[in-house]
Amino acid sequence: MPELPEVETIRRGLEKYIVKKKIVGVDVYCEKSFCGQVADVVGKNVKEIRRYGKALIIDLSGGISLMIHLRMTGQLIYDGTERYAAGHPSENFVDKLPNKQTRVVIRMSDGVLYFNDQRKFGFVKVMRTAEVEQDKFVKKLAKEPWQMSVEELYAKLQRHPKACIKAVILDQTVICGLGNIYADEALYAAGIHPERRAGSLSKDEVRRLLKEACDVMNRSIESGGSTMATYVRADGSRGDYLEKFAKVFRKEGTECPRCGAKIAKIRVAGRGTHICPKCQNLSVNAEAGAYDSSDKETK
DNA sequence: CTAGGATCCTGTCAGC
DNA sequence: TGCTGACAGGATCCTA
Repeated sequence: MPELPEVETIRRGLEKYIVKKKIVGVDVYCEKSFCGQVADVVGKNVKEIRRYGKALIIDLSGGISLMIHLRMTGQLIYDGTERYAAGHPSENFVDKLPNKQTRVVIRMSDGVLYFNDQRKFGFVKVMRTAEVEQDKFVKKLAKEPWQMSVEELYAKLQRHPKACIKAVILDQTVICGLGNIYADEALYAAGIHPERRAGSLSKDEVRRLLKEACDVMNRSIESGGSTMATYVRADGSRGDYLEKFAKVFRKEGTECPRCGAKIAKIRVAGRGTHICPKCQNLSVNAEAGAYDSSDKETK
């Protein structure tokens, strides 16, 4: 999906357009994508847009909220006097809307918010504002990297001693916000192989990983997420995180900027995974916590 | 409890 | 051209 930086980008962007606006109608194109009663949101005003991890919460008047999760392929596109689009990257942000992937249409007083989602894993859910924090998904979410201490993350990793570190940091109940792109980028930046067992990381490696997770996502938010996040122009320009900042994600075959080795693509935790085989060493895996001379600190 | 794989769904692309 | 399998920026459910 859209990972934390993309969702935060959407939150900031939408805030400018729909806060204080009224919902005048909702059209559900796909039942699976919309949970709740349309009648509960029509006529309500948008008060605030919040974010819990990768979930977006649109608070409405009358104690009602919309929870929106984009999962793998969700997009939110606001079409008013100008168009703002973010989420799963696609070439058709500038298409005519609704399109084939449009699942829910929220008509506002001066524009239309489209929820598009190719694979239908995402959803728009109507709930009582008071119940948002009790939601199962929200309740289980861990802290975001910026709020988490090295000690806390280290302790959490010890609870998954045998699992691959990449699988563990993708778990939103361990640390929240990372997805497939930023997990690869953070592990690369920290010089840690994604198949290292989580329990084998030293305190210092955990410190590096946490720092790089923050840095990588900060840079992405600053550049508007990795997908288009600015106003849609005729040229269909998009956010430029992948082009500007990604060192390994979808860079297989290119040279590692640090050591020149060829970036490789492997499979870890069922996900495509990108590494520099030289900078990210696996040999320390033999025994959890065991010293290994090949695991030289990068700094 | 953890770890790993299957699963939800649609579309695209490589390889025959 | 048409078919097939693999894969995809996520999270949950099932099994061992």
